[in-house]
Amino acid sequence: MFGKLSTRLLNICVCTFCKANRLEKAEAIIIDGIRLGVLPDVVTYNMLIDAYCQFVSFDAGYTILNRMREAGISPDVVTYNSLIAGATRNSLLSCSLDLLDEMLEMGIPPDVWSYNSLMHCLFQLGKPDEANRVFQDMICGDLTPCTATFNIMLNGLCKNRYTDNALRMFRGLQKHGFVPELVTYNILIKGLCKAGRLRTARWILKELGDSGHAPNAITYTTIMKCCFRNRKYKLGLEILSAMKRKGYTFDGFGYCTVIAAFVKIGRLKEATDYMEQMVTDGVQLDIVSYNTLINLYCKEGKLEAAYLLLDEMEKQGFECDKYTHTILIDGLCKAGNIKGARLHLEYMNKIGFDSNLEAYNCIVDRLGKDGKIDHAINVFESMEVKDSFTYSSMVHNLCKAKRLPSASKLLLSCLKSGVRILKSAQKAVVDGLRHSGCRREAKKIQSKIRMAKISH
DNA sequence: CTAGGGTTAG
Repeated sequence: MFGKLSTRLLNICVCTFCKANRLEKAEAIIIDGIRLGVLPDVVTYNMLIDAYCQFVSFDAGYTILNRMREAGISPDVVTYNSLIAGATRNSLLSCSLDLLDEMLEMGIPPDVWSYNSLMHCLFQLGKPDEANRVFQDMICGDLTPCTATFNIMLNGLCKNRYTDNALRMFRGLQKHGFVPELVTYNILIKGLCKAGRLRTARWILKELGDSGHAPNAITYTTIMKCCFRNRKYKLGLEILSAMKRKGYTFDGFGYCTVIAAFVKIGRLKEATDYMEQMVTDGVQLDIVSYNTLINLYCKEGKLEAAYLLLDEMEKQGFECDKYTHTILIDGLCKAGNIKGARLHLEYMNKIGFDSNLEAYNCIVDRLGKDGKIDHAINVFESMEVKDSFTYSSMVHNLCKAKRLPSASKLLLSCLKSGVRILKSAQKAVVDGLRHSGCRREAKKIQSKIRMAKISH
């Protein structure tokens, strides 16, 4: 009896540290517990798995599975669900499916959450149809969807640009007596904000108020970010004040939103002010806040300060992620150190980052802007993966370098294959052709642009 | 213990 109670206490402590990404603390407490005769149970290991998957890597989480087996504890359905969720976060779909097989082999029947995680994974990988099929399977089978299932559906639909379907599903569920949770409202508000449908978002916000739920930090942050995106800075900052009054700025979310927004539009002084406020408020910095601040220093051209902060970050036990690397590479580019940027990119490859598209995009764009168009073309051609950003930037810079034939050729091939090109880049090609006397060519491109608009 | 908010490049 006493032993059971102690393990529950242990789990409460481990949970707190895991959620705060203090894994070494969590591990230390487990060791202390064992020394006092309080043994970790399946819940303890499940929490560790979730935390390692979230803050370190999927593999690190998976290693815990072996550790718990060695300790004589059998994994349960939550163990596998956490691992599936962990694989999901790392976009490892086949891994999620393998885990599902593995649990079946082990005689652990999947539950609602296994399917929830799988659905979530499919939505994240941009496969809404397959996610929907899992949902249908679930309804047809013995499993009853829970509120989280609906939240995952709504979120997935929104993230895959099916905002209308999400809204319709929400209304349908309400008709069937489904009582939305605060999370549900937050998901819908986020989706609507992202789709630029502010009026509907505000309407849902009003419904949230009428429902008896109080908006939380997540609701505020979402709305605030939406304000900034729509250049309503004053309103956004008012929301930040409201958050502060309610005591919701204990973490970096609100501050990072504000700082990043100001950095983006070049209002660095204000960004710095909010950075200082964040520090004064004693906000525990995590990887995202560090990234935000490093980005601020890079944009100010204070590379030294950026690298000092990077050191501090690593001393705190955080590892650079994709964002950190991209921010630094862009910082190096902006400072004119293309060679350093390329070296950093090589380093990224070496330490096993599978996707560094954003970093490549930074380099290509910066080379073009600096007038090194041939160099930019070289890097562009060496890229295995490209996106609309890459092409837009390249089209822009080719125009700038007066390489109009190449620019129009690239634009045309994008129009043909349905790659979205920034309007301003399209305009640059048409204007460029006109100014250099190729009016017929310009007309031709224009009509192709119009045709593409109709067919896509 | 598992879903929802914040960070990068035109």
